[in-house]
Amino acid sequence: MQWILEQRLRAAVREHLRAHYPATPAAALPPEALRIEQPPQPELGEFALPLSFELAKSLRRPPRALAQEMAAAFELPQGFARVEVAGAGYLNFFADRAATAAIAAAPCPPEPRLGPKVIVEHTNINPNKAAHIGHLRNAVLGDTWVRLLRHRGETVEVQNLQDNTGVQVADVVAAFLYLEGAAGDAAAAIARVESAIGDPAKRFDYLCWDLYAAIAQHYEQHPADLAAWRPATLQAIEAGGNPVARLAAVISEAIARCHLKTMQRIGVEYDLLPRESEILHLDLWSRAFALLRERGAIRLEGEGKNAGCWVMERAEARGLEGEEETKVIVRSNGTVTYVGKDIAYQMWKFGLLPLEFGYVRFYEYPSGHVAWTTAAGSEPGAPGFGRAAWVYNVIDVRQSYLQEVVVAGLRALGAEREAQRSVHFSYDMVALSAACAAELGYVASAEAAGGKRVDVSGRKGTGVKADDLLDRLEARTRAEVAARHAELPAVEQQRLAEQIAVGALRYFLLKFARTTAIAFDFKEALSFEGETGPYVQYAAVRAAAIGRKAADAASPPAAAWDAAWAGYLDDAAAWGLLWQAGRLEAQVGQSLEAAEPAQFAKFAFQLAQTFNNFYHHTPVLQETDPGRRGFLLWLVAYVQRQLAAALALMGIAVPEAM
RNA sequence: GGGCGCGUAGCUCAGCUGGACUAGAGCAUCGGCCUUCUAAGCCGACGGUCGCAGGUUCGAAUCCUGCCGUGCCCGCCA
Repeated sequence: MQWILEQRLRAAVREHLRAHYPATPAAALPPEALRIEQPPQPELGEFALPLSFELAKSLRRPPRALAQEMAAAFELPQGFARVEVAGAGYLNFFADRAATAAIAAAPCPPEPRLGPKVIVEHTNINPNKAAHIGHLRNAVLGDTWVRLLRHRGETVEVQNLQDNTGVQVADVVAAFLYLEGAAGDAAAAIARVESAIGDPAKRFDYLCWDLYAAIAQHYEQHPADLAAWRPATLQAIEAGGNPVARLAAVISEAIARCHLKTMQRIGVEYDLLPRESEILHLDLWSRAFALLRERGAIRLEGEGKNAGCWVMERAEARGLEGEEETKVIVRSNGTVTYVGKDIAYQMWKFGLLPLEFGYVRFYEYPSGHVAWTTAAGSEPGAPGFGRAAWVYNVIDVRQSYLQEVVVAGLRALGAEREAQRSVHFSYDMVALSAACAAELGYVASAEAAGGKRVDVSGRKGTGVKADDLLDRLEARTRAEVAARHAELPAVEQQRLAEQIAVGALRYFLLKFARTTAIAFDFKEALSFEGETGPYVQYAAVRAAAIGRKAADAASPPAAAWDAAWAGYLDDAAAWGLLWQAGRLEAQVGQSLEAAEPAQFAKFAFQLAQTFNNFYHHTPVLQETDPGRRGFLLWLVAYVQRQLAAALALMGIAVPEAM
């Protein structure tokens, strides 16, 4: 709704500037560059323009006087009631409330700005153990970003890279080969693994979680085994076409399916799972290498500690001493480093490599949506992937340096445009609060940890597994639902519990800004009061309940605005609620602009807060004036739709009851 | 040593593209509100020299400089 008024206001201001202040820089700016703010209090109007402060500088006149001059001569566009000067020189515009209400339901037309396709890469969990709380933050952040982009009309492809050839997988493979009694016999190990995967009583990813920690410990105590097992396993996996490689494939695929199931619980789906093994085998790297060499992006180091390596120089990273920073891309033994592979992958995402993977189905969601994976050849009906205009990589902040190197690689290739359109969507880590670490037995006590947060570690097997956390959340919500809705059948109770648990988890992970390191705490994450997902869900459920009861009483809410209701908008609470609910589109735009999903979460919470307050002070079904009752029902139905839309953008459902 | 973050109420955090902020939220604590649309709610109280010191500005939590504290990164690991 705001977007229509805002557009009109921008156009009107531009006209005004051109007519009255043509010589100022502000008059030359495009309408979308105009700063429009929201006044701190609703009594101050709907839009605030700090424009006079800008003009004051170029015209050398006091802002307040300028604002008054502008306000006096301003021709208000349609939908506006008046303009006032406030504060040190703000121009405050007041909406025509009835006109605004009439356009409340007008949908914002999607206007893709980023291009034909955007790729968002997220989750990227090593397929060697169960997902943990940190992976959940990545997935929730990435998935919400995808939803916000799609809401604005962008075409988004979601990729989840599988590093199935790395050390982490090799270590678990070695654990099955040597620690689990297979005595190095890969065929025996495969049989063992397959029976473990087929055992419904076991969680295969949990089993590997423990095995990974076990072999890490074993390697620490037996360096000779590390020296023997790891390189041999890695080499076999990279070479392919042997029993050890098959064992690795069976393990990593089974774990990838576990991850997909875990993420499915919180409403996260993927379009493509590109595999490192294909990046290696399908010549992707050698094509990228040839290009990098051709363009002089990398060179063979002849001397020094990196002698015999292909390295990339980063000119922009040159220090004051003129020291150059070099990064090894190809090792002296001819193997590619992680960054090298990542550069190739990033090039492919932009369509900069003249080749294509094969694609096969990997996982089908209940909706029928298919997650594909890469393969040597395509199966019939496989779609195309890649060739994006923009790429967002949701990766934690520790990889900032490496992401910079990847972008530098694109730049060195002359792909300046693609370099600028490569976004490292970074976020800080999830650690465990001292109390949480103590609860899990990772430290003796919170005091012993010095009150400091404790890092999670896959190698040590410490951390909160994603499914364990979800199970705990569900157990809590199930108890709560059972107490409140004993009349409902068990399946329905379970459904509500799941929806509320997901709401709690997703909101919890979303409410922190990306740069904030989260100290995970069960008490906070399991809370359903205050600034939480269930709070927002509750508001939506209460709004829906009013509409349902009205319909039961044979007076369902009207779908469209009735001009006869105009007078009821004088009620400050009703108007304030309507206006805030209508801010959803503007909020999506702001969150995208700031690249900060947390801003959107905050908005959803504040809207719920405003509604809960309204709910408490304004009885709707008891309203005796039929006109006002109709108006209130319409308003509540509108707010309900907006709350549901806001929650959906965060991947949170509105339960039938709470 | 260099680079990038962070430091705001007892706790966890918003705000930080300078302006209506006499600094907000949630939790915790204390006190009210269920015969009225679901109390996972509402209302109120308590609580902060926005790390410190300078600077820029008509105006700084917000920008700049320095310092202090704290975290991450700087591998022929991924």
